[in-house]
Amino acid sequence: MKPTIRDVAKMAGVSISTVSRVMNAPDTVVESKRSRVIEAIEELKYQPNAFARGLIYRKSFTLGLLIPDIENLYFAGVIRGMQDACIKLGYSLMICNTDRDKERTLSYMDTFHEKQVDGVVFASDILHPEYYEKLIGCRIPFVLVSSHSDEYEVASVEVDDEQAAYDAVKFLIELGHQEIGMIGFNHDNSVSGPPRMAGFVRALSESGLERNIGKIKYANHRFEHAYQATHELFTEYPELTAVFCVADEFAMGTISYLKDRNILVPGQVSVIGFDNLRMSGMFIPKLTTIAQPIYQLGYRAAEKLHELLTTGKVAVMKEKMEHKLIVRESSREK
Amino acid sequence: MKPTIRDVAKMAGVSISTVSRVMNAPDTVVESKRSRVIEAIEELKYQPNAFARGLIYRKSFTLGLLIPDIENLYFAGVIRGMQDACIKLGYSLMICNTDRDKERTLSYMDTFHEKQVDGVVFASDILHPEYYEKLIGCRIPFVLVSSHSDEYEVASVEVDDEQAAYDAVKFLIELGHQEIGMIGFNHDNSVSGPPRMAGFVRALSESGLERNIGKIKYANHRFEHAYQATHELFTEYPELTAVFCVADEFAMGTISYLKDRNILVPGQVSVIGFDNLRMSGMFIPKLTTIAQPIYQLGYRAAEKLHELLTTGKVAVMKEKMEHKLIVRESSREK
DNA sequence: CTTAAGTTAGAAAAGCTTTTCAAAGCGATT
DNA sequence: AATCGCTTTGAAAAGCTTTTCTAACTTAAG
Repeated sequence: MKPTIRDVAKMAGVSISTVSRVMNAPDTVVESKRSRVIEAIEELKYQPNAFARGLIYRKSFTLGLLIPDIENLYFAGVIRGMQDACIKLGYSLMICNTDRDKERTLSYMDTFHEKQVDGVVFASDILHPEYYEKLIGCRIPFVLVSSHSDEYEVASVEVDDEQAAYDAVKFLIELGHQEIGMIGFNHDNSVSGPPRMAGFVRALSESGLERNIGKIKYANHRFEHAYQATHELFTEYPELTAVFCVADEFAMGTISYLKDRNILVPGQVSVIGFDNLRMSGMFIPKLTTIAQPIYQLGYRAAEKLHELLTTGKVAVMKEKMEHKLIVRESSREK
Repeated sequence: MKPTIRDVAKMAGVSISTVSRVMNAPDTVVESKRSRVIEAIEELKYQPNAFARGLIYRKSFTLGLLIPDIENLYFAGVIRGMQDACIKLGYSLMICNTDRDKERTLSYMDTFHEKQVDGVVFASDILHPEYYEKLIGCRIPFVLVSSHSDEYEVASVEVDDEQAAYDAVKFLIELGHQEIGMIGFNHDNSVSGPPRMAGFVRALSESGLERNIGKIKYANHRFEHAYQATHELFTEYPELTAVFCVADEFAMGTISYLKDRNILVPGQVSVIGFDNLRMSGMFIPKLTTIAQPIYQLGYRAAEKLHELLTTGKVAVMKEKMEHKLIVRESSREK
C-alpha cells in the first residue's frame, strides 16, 4: 500500500497536522521536528494523495484538450505548446482524440467532468450547440484554439484565416498566375473552411479573376483525400497553373498526385500550402506556405484558459495571432 | 458549485445511500424511487466526484504515457492505438512529452504518482536505473513499448529490431547494391540503435560486404540531423549506392539532402526507411521501408498494462510483433 | 513570581462517495 | 395472529488531506 500521511506522522513521531504543515507551511514548525518529518517523507517516498487534496481544494490542476486528429502534425505542435504552458502554470494535461466524432467528443466531456478537470481547450473543431450546452451544463470553463464561435461568447485564439488565405492567393497572382484552383476543407466539418475560401474569393475578385471562383474541390483533412480531390480538380480544370491548398497536408497530397501524373511542381504548377508544419521544409519540393504560429497557439490557449480560471474572465475574447508567408520551392513565377 | 450526491438525494427525497445505489446497483432499489432519482440526476447533470471515488477505490482509472517526442509521427500512431485501447478498457489517458529530458521525465513520474495513475506506459526510451527506481519506489506498475530492458524484469512490446534491420539491408543487397551506408540512432540515447546496427552488420557480414560496416553516421531522431548526417556520410563515402535509414523520418531527411545535391533517388541511390509512417506513402519518392505495426504496438501496450494491473502479472514478458518489408519507390535494382 | 503575548502542536471537522450493518417493512406460512 | 425471511432503506464509517480551533508551552515583561 502507498504510504499515507499517517505513516509519515508515525515514523516521525508527530501528528498528521504537523506533517501537513511541513509540506504546506514549513516555517510554522520547529526545525527539529521538521527535519524528522522530511526524513520520514523521503524514506517512505511519501506523495500526498491527489484525491484527498482534490476533495479539499475542489481543483484537479489538470486541463483537458480535445483535438480532432492526433496523427495530424498540426495538432502535435499545438499539444507541444500547450504542454509547455501547462508545465509553467502547474497543470497536468489530459489529451483526447475525438476523430471529429460527436459521440466520442461528448463522452470525453463527461470524462472531463467526472475527473473534474479545471478547464478544457477545444481545438479546431466546430463548437456545435450540443458541445456548448454540455460544457456549460457541466460548468467547465473552456477556450477555443484554431476555432471561434459566432453564436456564443467564447474565448478563442486563432489566426486570421480569411486574410491569410487572401495573402496566399494574392502571392500566386503576383507571381503571374491567372488560372488558380483551390483544395479546401469541407464547410460542414471545419471552422476554417469558409473563411479560407472567402480569402480565396476576395483575392481573385480584386484582380478580376472571378472566373476561377468555382475551381474548388474539397477534401477531408487528410492528404489521401487531397490527392483524390486534386485528381478531380485537374480533370475538370486542366488549365490550372497554380493551386492554393488550405493545409500543408493537402499541399503534400496535391503535389504527390501531380508527381504521379508527371506534372512538375513548380515547373508546370505552383502549389502553396497553409500551416508550415515541421515537415514542410523537408518535403520535395519544399513547401511555399502560410505559416501559423502553431506552438504559440497552443501555448497561448493554455495561458488564456488559465486566465479564465483564475480571474473568471479573459482580457481579449477573440484573439488573433500573426501568420506569415514563407516562400520555398513549390511555387514559381508563371 | 457542482451538485453533489446530497443535492440529488434532497431533490429526489431519498437518502444519499439510495442515490449511490441507483448508480451502482440499480436493481436493489424500487422502481418508484429509482426513477425519481434518475430524474434528479439528469435535472442537475450530476456526475459523481472522481476524487471521492478515487479515495474509496484507490484507483484513478487513468493511465500515463511517457513519450519522447509528440511531434514525431511515430508516436502519434502509438498514442492513437493506446487511446483506443483505453476507451475499450475504461481508462483515461494522460500523455506526457519528455523530450528525452531526464529531469522532465522524472518530474512527470512524480506527477503520475501524485495523480495516482494506475499504471504507465513508457515509450521508446532507455529505461535508465533512475527511472526504474523511481517507478518502483512509487509502486507504479509499468510496461515498455518500442523498448525493453536487459537489466530489469519489465514487460515490453516491440518489434524485432535486429531482424527487421537485417531484412532491410538484405533487401538492398538482393537488389544488387554493394556499397551500402547507414544513418543510425545514437547509441547512447536510443534503445533500438544498437540492435538495428547489429542487423545491418549481420546482413553485410553474411554477404561478404564487411567493408561497409564502418559506413555509418548517427543522427538525433529528427530529419534535420539526418540531413546533416547524410552530408557527412556522402562526403566521406561518395561511392555509396544505397542507404539504410533506421527511421522514415531519417529517410526523408536523407532523400531531401540527396535531392539538394542533385543525386537521384532511386536513380543513383536507393534509400530504405523504417517505421512506415502515415506520411511515408506520400513522400516523393514514396518510401520503401520496414513497416512496424505502430497502432497495434500502442494498443497492445495498453492491454498489457491492463493485464498487469488486473492480474498482477503478464503472460509473456517480452513480446515481439511482426514487421514487414514494404517496397515502394525509393529503392531500385543496382 | 505572575501574567501577557506569542509560538507550536494536536484534535477534529470538512470535502464526497461507497459500502457495511442494522433496522424497518412487508408478505407468506404455519 | 405470530414468526420467519426477504426486500428495501438509512445511518455511519472509511478513505486521506487541509485547515480551523483550542490548548499547551515558552519567553519576556512587569
